[in-house]
Amino acid sequence: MTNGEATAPRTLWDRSRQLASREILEAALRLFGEQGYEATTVAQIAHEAGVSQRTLFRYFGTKEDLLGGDPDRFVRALTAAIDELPADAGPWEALRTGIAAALELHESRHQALQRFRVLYATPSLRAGWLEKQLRFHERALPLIASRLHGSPGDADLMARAMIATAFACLDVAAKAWVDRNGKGEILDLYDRCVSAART
Amino acid sequence: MTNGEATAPRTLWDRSRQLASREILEAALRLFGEQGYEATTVAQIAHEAGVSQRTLFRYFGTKEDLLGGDPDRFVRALTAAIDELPADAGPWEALRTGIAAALELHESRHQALQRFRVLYATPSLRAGWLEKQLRFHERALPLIASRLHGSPGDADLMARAMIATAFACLDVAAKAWVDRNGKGEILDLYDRCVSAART
DNA sequence: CGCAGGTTGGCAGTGACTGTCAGGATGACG
DNA sequence: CGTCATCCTGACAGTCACTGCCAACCTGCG
Repeated sequence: MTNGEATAPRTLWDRSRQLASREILEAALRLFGEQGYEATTVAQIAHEAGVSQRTLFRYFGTKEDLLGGDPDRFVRALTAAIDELPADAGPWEALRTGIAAALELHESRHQALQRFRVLYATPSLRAGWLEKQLRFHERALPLIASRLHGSPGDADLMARAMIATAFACLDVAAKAWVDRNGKGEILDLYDRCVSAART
Repeated sequence: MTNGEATAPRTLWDRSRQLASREILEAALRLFGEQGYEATTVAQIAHEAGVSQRTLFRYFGTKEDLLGGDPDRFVRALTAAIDELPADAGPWEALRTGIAAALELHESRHQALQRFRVLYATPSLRAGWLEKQLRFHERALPLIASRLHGSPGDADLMARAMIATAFACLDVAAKAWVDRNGKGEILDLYDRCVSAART
């Protein structure tokens, strides 16, 4: 819930930048919720936010980015959380900690639910989301591989398998959370998914 | 390697249909391999295959479909293989059997490698592929859930977690297979991934 | 031969996205 | 306070995937 960066905007530019960004995001989320993702055109969002289409694309490179936000923030939170763990923490514990940290980035429970709802209601969006997760996989790879103690030749493959499994479970858990209208905790569902996968 | 349907084309229409489909596919795969997926335009493929762009889209609904082929065939092979299993086969064995059957659908080892290479070289394609896998998940759900014996309230969540894990492992395995230039068997890599995930 | 039904190609249009460029607002400096 | 470099913005044209529509066409069948 608490997002880490409270960067005080010094210049007027930064301030209006932030303002525009926020207004675009709000308009987008509202329209997506009202009429669905596909039925909402970028032109419409830009008009509602009071900016030109070109400017919208300067802030958010693609229409998908209007939902996902900045992926780098997630990567940073995830890797930072894992880095702080003691060296003897196992790979599964590390993954769980990183995912928990990434989930904390949502501004509010309500906004998280709103986002996930649109996400799981639109197949193409979900695909884009999965693609973004692949970048997390790459970044997490060295952090997880170093916590394995088996044969070093298989370390890369094993680490990849574990990471992929963890994020697959996260996906299932988030979807289940949406299906239950945000009742309960995603992390609890995640734990149950992982334990089921490792049975 | 052996694809099940040897439907003898009765009418001339069916025959030319099949021919056109094959030529389009060949041109697409060749161009994708030569210049990459994104750099290849649909207009170029249509021109090389000697059909209009409009016709190409009638055969393959989207540019992505030129690589993935008909997803229903995979679903059918997967579910059929699982259905033939005895009732006391566990969920993991069922998933492995289904995935093995789906992998058998590739015409040749070489074409499979060619396809996977393009797939893993293009992020957006990989995303679409993952999205198609989600349809497999849905179809496989009842077949797997029925093989669980734990608390029935959690059966849905557990089954989803297992399915998602299996396909995540398949993805990792296929990528590893491409990275090794098609050396070895995907299924072996898959087994190693699953055993790593369940450690 | 002629007809019904499926097939094809062209054409215009939509929507996401990009390059470019002139013009306006802003900040730094004298 | 004036000047100039810097950044930001909107507008326009263009590309590419994809769709609806329609006229022309071919095939199979009576």
